[in-house]
Amino acid sequence: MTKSRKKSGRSDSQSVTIKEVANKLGVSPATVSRALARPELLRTDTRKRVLDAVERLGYQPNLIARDLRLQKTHLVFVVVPTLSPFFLEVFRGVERSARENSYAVLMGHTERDSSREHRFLDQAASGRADGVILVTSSDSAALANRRMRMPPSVVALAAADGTRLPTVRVDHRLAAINATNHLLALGHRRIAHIAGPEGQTIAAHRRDGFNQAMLAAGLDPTTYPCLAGPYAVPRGESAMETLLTCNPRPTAVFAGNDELAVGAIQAIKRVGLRVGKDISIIGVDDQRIASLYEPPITTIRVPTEELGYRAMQMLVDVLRGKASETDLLLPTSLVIRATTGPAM
Amino acid sequence: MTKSRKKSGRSDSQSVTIKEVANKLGVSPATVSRALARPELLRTDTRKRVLDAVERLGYQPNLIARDLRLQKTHLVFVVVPTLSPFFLEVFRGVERSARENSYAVLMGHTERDSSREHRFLDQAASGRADGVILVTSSDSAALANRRMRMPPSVVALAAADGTRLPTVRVDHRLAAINATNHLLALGHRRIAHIAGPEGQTIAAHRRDGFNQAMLAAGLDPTTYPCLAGPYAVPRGESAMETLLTCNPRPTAVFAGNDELAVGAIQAIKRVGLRVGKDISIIGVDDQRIASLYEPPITTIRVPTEELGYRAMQMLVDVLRGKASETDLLLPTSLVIRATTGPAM
DNA sequence: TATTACTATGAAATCCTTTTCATTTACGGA
DNA sequence: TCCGTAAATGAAAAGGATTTCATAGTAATA
Repeated sequence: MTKSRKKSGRSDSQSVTIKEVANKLGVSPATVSRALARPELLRTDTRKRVLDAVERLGYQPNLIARDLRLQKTHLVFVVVPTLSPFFLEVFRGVERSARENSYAVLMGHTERDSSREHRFLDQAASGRADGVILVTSSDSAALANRRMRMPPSVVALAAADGTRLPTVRVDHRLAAINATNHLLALGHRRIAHIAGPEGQTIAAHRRDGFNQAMLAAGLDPTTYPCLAGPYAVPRGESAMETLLTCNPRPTAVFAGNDELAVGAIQAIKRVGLRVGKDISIIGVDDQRIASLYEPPITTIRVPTEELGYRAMQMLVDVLRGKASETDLLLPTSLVIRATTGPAM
Repeated sequence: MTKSRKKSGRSDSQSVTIKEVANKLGVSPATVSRALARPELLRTDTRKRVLDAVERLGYQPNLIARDLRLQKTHLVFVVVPTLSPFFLEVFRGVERSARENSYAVLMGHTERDSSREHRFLDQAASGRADGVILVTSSDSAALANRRMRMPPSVVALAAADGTRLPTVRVDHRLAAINATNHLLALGHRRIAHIAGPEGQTIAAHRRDGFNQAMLAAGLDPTTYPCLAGPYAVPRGESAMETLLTCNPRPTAVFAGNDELAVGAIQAIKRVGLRVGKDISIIGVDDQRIASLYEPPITTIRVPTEELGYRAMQMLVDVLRGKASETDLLLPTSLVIRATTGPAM
């Protein structure tokens, strides 16, 4: 109410600085800083006096200035390729661990554009965050060859093969083997696979697993065309339509993820066949829709939340200088629902 | 390869500073800065010399230092209550506009914890971001009474009534009226409503709309119990079970959102009734699952992506000092699918 | 050649904190 | 009362960029 606000340029969100607080009290900025950061260093009365003023003036330290001085932000970025529930679950896990370690987390997504991924890394490397968690199945070569500085990072979920970065992931190959074995155990012999995007590491691993399991059972994995495509419902639908034209048609299908499974099921329903009876379908991921769908979809559960949680733990270790495990493998599990049944 | 790296503390991600580049070239930091920011000020040969060195040394400006000096970050936060697809769609819209205006966006979520919302606002207010977009249906009173500085903000989607903040939203009341009218137009008279969480503004508006439409049609909106609860599938299921015990039972149900609709449909299927025939169901939001579900769900589409896009536009205007429209209302639309049919 | 008018560069201030190091103050003991 | 030591505070540097203002250099004109 006095002659407070100077002249100053910017709008009315003009904030109080530590110097202003100090001047108003006749103490030095150092004292104000200490009152907030290490109060035990101050005499009780000065501490109170300062804290009161801080309260009264609504002083809040400028985080940018602090970050610059301390050379750390207590902030980490999580970079996901897509806003799909699947990746967001990882984010949720990261957040939980972050809260336990008093870090703040922010998320960015790349829409699978690797230049955008690098932009986030650059941002972090130039000081905006202490580290980053990559949930992108990024090109490991590009990562290694980055000309720019690389911020402390941990890879989650993505099967970035060549990287030296600490990684926490699941064995997608093994998951695919388990999925295929489930179908084999039910007596199926004519099994097809609808694969994820060509060139995507995870999709490749899943396909490998399928092939491996089929060969181990003495079956030819190439009996049916391997239809690779994006992880999307319509894609699953069209792939299934193709498979239905085969003669004899498959009695079971291993879909590369739950979305493809949904599409496949829709195609099957449309021609009047019974899912889980005439044709069995198994997905991977255990996305939300898998349990909600009608009928509920048998799938391989990937512990996404925990993946994120562990990744953040690792990152914290890295940031604290504690070297921790560098490649952590989490188990997947088979979730049997209604879309798989014995071969007829 | 020479005696490059000094001694210095931190790990090997130690970064080159502008001063180091300048010294190595025998020019001043100012020149290096100019080479990057305003190259036309430099003589062609010096410019080239500097740029070469920048390239060679892999120099990247420290963003924190720059932010501090320029008092802006070119970064905005998007704060969402939940990682549900619905809100993420808004985020996507924000991002699109952000890219057009060369801002970077990061997302945080609050899990409906208002203290976490304030923490994000504090972060922004103390310099970590230029502004924030609130997708939280936050308590407007708390917002107004914030003791701390408030960063430039725009409210999206949430029906924050009391705020003076620029807002872009849809008329949830009107959306509910349209939903109800659709059922009325199909000849339904015994219509029930499954509401969202008690006390939530959006949910309240939707309920109001329902009541209003019913009264306008000369019907009693309180014929069936109004079952309020969280926006979750199991909740829709249990609410529908209750409604099915009523005598006579409703011929149509307006669910407060698509998730509740999914639950309701599951309950109906379980007792062997036909959705869209024996009982009609309409949801709101047009979430992803609404079109994917079996049968596809009739719903009211909320233009989430555009909501986010417009919100970011507004924020950019605010940040540039251009005052723009302060309360923008976007239209909703009826999407007729398979869960609604004429009253029998 | 001398003077004027630019142009290209550098020195230094600035953004706001935190923290080291030095100094002052206070206190207990003799 | 005085001294030694510990505690409380302040001055100033550091963190890394940008930008204003001043200066040195260059070119053009008389």
